[in-house]
Amino acid sequence: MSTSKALPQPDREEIRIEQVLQALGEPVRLQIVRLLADQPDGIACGEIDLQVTPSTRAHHLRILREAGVISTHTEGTRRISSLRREDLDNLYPGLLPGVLAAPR
Amino acid sequence: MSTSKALPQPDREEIRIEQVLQALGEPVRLQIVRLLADQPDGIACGEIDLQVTPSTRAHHLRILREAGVISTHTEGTRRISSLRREDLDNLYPGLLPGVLAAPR
DNA sequence: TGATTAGTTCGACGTTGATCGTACTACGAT
DNA sequence: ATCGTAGTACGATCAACGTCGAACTAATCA
Repeated sequence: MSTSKALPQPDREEIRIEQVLQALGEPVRLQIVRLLADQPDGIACGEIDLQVTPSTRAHHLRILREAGVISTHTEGTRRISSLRREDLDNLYPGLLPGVLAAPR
Repeated sequence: MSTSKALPQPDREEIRIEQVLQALGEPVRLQIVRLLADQPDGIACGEIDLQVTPSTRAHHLRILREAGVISTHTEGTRRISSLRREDLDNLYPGLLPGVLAAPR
């Protein structure tokens, strides 16, 4: 049976720019966002190669999700995360392209 | 005699997106940026009405300057700060408009 | 059932960060 | 020269944050 449950996240109207910017202003989280930007259909968190432990990774993913930057839903034992590009582009047009234009 | 000395700030190539985002992700600093966005010619720091003491305000202005978000030069006893809009738009096109589009 | 896999939650630890008061510097005016 | 104004620098304090390990949950598979 393929379960697919979405994790709690703020509605578009609830997203606050301060939280978004603070979420993006951390190197590991910015790296996650850059990776997700190349994966329109999302990616399993575990497949993200970061220089941190699983628990730290979970922490950062939670921050991003609660800020409204990413969306995460469960598929079996996996958690698929994806950028909330439409919401962010709507609220802050240009922000995401600008961030992603930055040299790595 | 009208002295006018620019305070040290990173060159455009030295600006790093992580620092910019972190600088913007603090409520007081974001408020400063929003005020400066309406003042193309800059504004004296002291004229900014914030709910913090002068020393805290100086601290935030330094963070913004060192991140490359604002530029500050001395005019007499006053320090005039302004947004580095051209540099930011060049490095991260869309970022600033996106941030400023956010509802207060 | 039991084992495995994917991921989270919790508590702890060390670091960074925001805030303030006080002391200080620099310029301008009297 | 003295005083007032604008702003910075330093040190202290307290809260927030990033990190990890260990224990836990939930789904899958043998």
